[in-house]
Amino acid sequence: MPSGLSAAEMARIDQLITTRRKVRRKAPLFRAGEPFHALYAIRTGVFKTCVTAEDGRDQVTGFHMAGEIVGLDGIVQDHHTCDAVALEDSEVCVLPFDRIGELSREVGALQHHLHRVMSREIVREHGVMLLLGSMRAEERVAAFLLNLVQRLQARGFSPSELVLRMTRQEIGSYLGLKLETVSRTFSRFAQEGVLEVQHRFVRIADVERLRSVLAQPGSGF
Amino acid sequence: MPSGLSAAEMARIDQLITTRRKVRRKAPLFRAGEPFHALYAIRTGVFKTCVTAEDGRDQVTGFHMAGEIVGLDGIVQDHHTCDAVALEDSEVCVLPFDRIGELSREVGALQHHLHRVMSREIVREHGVMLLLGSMRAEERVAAFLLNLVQRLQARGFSPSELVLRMTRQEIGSYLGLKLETVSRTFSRFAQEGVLEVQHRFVRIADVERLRSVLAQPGSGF
DNA sequence: CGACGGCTTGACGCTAATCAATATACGTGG
DNA sequence: CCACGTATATTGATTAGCGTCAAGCCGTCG
Repeated sequence: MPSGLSAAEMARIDQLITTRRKVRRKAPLFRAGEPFHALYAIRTGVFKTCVTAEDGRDQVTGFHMAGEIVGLDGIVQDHHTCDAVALEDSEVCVLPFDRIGELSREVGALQHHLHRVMSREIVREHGVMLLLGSMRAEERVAAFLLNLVQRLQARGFSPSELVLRMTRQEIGSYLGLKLETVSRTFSRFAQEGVLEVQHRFVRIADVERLRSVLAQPGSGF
Repeated sequence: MPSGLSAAEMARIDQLITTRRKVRRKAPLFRAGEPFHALYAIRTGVFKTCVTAEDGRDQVTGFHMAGEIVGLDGIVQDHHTCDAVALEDSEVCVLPFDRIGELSREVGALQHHLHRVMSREIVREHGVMLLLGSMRAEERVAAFLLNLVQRLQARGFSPSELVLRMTRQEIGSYLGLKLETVSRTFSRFAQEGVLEVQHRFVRIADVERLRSVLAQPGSGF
């Protein structure tokens, strides 16, 4: 969270956190169309966010874990434009947005922190656009796994082992692939000795090889 | 720009605009890696923004026209993470970011306006992710053209005619397609009487048919 | 224990990428 | 201002990669 704050400032920011909210697996934190009044800081658990087109198609736009903020989409129209759904039993801090506005006027560091959070989300989405626009299936899956373990490692988990909290379908939606393609790609990596895959459990057996998949756009010749 | 402001508030916001800057066609407004110190409000002209991966691949992340803000990517790391390049001779207002911070603490409406601008960009990118993740080539091109004319119409231009300021290559990069596919899709639409295309000039001959392309995920059977 | 959701694997088809040749517009310098 | 050279665009032939459809397996949860 924000750094460089005095004790007094910290005390004020604590006022922000009015409520915590538990969200059970598969339950929505919010849904597109609902009125927006708060951002949510994830304390524990994992969420997916997804947008839905008029014709019903939907797209997972991100997977979010402890320490990350969701709900930023709601600011512009005063109502949410995507769904946030818990992938496991989770807990969030509710941060009423009008309070954030007031407080960030008094505490400059909070203001700047919020700006950075929003900017980070924009930059993250640029990365996803690069992935969706120019990578092949193997590269997408490799990038996805490397990104996940990196974030897990930053939270004190293993840099080489992880348990997927999402289905192949959801991974596929996020990566612009069908679930069969995700499954096949996992299998191929496993066969090549890059990964060990057992359902939701994944061990990265050869990080270098996995990284090298990203370096070679034209596939592995 | 922001509404609901007193004259005094307006006067303060005018202080924001210290400089204008002209950018010639093909010249960068900023480049990835450069230090960030300002946002840019486009006065005239068109820009593309694009990110580049380590391996050199790049991806156009957006096309931006008068009234839109670019540079939001730079906030999080204090340096830009993408390039903004003028597609025609253009002019921007330079909005020094530290001033924005100070002023938005005094003028609540400005603060909220900035939040909305950033949130709008996040939501826009969700839409692009949906496009890249789940649409077929025809749908992507149709969505691209409809989005462009809609924005042009909001600026007082024709709802059915436009001049593309970007190459097929750039359109393709934005849409996750190769330039040949973009060209072929234009040709097919022209052959079906949906579009008239002459190089950079496009006339939408049948908006309804173009819209209906989007409604049918499974292609046009 | 049975049923259902999630996952894997195979066979096949289709879309868009690739490679290539040509045409057209644009910009630049003589 | 014209001519040349280069960027941009169109179009065709072929292919690779992913999607689709289908069948069967596994694991979980009621």
